[in-house]
Amino acid sequence: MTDETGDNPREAPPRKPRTRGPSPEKTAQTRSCLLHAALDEFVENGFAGAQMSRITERAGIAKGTAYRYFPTKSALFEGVVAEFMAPLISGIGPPEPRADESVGDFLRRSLIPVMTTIETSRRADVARLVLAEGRNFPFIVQAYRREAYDRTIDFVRAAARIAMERGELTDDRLLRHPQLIFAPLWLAMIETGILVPDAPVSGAELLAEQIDLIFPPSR
Amino acid sequence: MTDETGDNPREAPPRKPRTRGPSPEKTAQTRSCLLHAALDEFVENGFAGAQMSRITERAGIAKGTAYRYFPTKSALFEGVVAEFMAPLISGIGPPEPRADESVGDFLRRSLIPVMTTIETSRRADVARLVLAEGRNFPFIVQAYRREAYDRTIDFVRAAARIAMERGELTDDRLLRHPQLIFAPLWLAMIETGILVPDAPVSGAELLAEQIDLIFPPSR
Amino acid sequence: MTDETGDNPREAPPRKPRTRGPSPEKTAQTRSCLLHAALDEFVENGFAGAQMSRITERAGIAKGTAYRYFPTKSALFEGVVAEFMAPLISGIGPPEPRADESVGDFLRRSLIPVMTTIETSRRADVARLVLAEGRNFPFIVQAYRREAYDRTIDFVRAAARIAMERGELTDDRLLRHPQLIFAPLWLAMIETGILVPDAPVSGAELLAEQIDLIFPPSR
Amino acid sequence: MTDETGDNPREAPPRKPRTRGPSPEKTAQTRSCLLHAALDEFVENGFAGAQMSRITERAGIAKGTAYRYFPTKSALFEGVVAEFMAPLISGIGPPEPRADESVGDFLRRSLIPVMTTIETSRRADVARLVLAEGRNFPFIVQAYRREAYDRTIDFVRAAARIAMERGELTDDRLLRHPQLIFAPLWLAMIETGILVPDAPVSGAELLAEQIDLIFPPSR
DNA sequence: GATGAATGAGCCTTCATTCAT
DNA sequence: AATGAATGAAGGCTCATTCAT
Repeated sequence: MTDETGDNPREAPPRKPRTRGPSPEKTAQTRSCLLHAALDEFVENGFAGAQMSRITERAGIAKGTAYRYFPTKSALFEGVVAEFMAPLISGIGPPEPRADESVGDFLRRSLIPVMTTIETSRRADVARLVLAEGRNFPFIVQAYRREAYDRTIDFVRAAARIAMERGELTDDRLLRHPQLIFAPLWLAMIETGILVPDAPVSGAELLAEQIDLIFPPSR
Repeated sequence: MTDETGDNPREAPPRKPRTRGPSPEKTAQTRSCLLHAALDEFVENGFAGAQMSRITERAGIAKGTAYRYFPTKSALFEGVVAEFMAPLISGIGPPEPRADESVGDFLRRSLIPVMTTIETSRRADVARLVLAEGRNFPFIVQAYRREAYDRTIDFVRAAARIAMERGELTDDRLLRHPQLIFAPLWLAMIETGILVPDAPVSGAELLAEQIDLIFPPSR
Repeated sequence: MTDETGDNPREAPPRKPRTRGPSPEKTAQTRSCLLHAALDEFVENGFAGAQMSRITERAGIAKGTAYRYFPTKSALFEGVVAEFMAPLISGIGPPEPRADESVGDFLRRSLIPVMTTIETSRRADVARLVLAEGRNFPFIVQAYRREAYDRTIDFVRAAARIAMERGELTDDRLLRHPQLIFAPLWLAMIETGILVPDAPVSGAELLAEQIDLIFPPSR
Repeated sequence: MTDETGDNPREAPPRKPRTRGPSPEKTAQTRSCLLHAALDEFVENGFAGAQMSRITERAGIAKGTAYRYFPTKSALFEGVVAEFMAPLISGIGPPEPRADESVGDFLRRSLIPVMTTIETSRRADVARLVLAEGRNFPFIVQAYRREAYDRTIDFVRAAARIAMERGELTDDRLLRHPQLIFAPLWLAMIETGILVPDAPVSGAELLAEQIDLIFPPSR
């Protein structure tokens, strides 16, 4: 598992001044710089507005170098998505609430840290890319659905089923609309990233409220 | 105020074949065609990806004609936003629940039709434009906040206050996070417009569920 | 029959300073200037070595203008070939020697003026393009074969058949190798255009000699 | 002088896998591979269209290695010409027909094998390079004139002189236009290499016909 | 007012050449 | 000596904008 991928909050790692000549580690470093720089540029300007020259400048490499790694701007975009989408929702497996905890508590325990991670890493940027470019680049939607959407929906639905079996939920609302639980996630990403960056809401907090609404905490 | 604005579901109005000579009504019609064509193009391709030539072609006018109405592509974009943003949330005033209805019922009665209108008109496209271009065009965010966001937040917060006064709400959750009630709106627009266009969720339905969560309907 | 096509010896026609706005005749003129400039550039530098910027500069138009007429450099090349190849061998129909002249005299009378025309017009340049780019651009070879090669071969073979019927030829050499009669044509074009431009041979003279060899002139 | 030069019909010699460390013979072999690969590339794509990376790939060496042998692409091109032009017309000395043979028979005996060699070796490719690149690279024309053209012209003229002295020729046609005898050579190279590769003519056969025309064989 | 040919700055991409390994 | 990652000038092409008709 490459730990190079988007977990370092916010900015791309620095980069020693370029030298010539081969070396596996330098190649990996160049590739990583390029991908981080490209993510920044794509997030800030969208695909059409991004400029290869700005990307390479951000990455501290020459224009031509980018093309050794990705043959076109589109391919670079796909590479960025592939690189940063995968770890989006890492850490969510089949829901297995402990016997001594309610399903609500289990969801709080498992989802809120994920939300926090998303908020403090680049992953939110990747998600916003899906919003901005999904219309024109089907592959980015497919990647998002595969890596994030489908998995989380399955996770929530399975948890809802357990909750109904245990009697913690008395209606099938969450089974019918599992996405309801994640609505605050998108809301927070949109508000913080676009609408009111000056007064960011906490996605984790909103998510907690939403879980409380669905699984009222025992007082 | 032209009533030509974005209420006709989906497509731009046709355009009578050109005739020579000026005429105020023809000018207004040309302007409207241009704006609708531009909205389509901006929604489909984003600002950077939109092409003036495609816009004028869609509008059925010559390239140079667009420049008689808006001096630059950016100005046209602003014009589009100004034109289609205003009526986004029209019909929402100060919340005045009737004496014989609960605040929850009042919210259901006032918000769900608005949601339905948004879903079936171009307004959802305009909202998605905010997502895609907000980063690069502050004015579009300002417009959205002014015309939609601030108004709805105020509306919900006022309603929440009434509900607390009446004892219909026992906690201040909605007062602290009024946006919670709109989370399903964004969710539905994103799912339907981008993520799962093949199996669109009903935003109105999700909104109803969310209101039910916050204001449990009396049996 | 456009007389615009390569008959004016050597250089492209001058061109009034560009103005904007439509006008059929100006469009035709621009197109012609472009084609002539492109021919010059392709002949001098080959396809790969030709530069669009040099072509448009020669033509006295802006870079983008060329792309209104031909979508790519390759398409422009094809356009050049189509434009200038057609009239290469114009004026050769079915061989019909008069009763009172020998076939040799008929060939002298019909072929030498064509040769002279080729030598003094741009047509020789077009032929050299076939040599230089035929390998990489099959269409240019096809065009040459269609417009020039096949026609002349047929012409010569038909003449040879008549000559044998009349008893003017006693062997079938020319029937088997009709191209033999044109060998001096390529030779002259190569020598004059490439090998010894400082001491150009007359292709017409060489051709006359070759015809004399095959049809010895009666003394 | 490496005997590696262009006589092996068609393809470049293979190349043993690289081993480390210097060695004069390896250097020579590398150089030869490079030159053959470069000839192929230049013949196929012309100078401007040729790519150093493709040449080194064909040669089985690294990009940088080529630059140890030739400082620039142009220098490599000159090297290719120098290497493969020299043996173009090897084997033609001063014309010395035996006393018992006619000059025509002598020419048939000396020229036809040369023609055959040219046709079956890479030399025809080199000649076509002269056609394609002569305009832009004077040195290639100079080399061709020095190594091939001037020699053959002298040879033919001297033979013509002898033939006139012997009374085998009654006019000075060949003296005035000695190149006439080689016209079929270019014709065959052009037809076979470019115009009608699917139905190649035999250059040797055409040359024989041409000599027969000038020196009618005694029956 | 409307038109669309023309403009040219700017972007993506290529490829000859370099140089640390 | 050989390697191939890196460089960056240069070329093909696009598209917002202009203006003569």
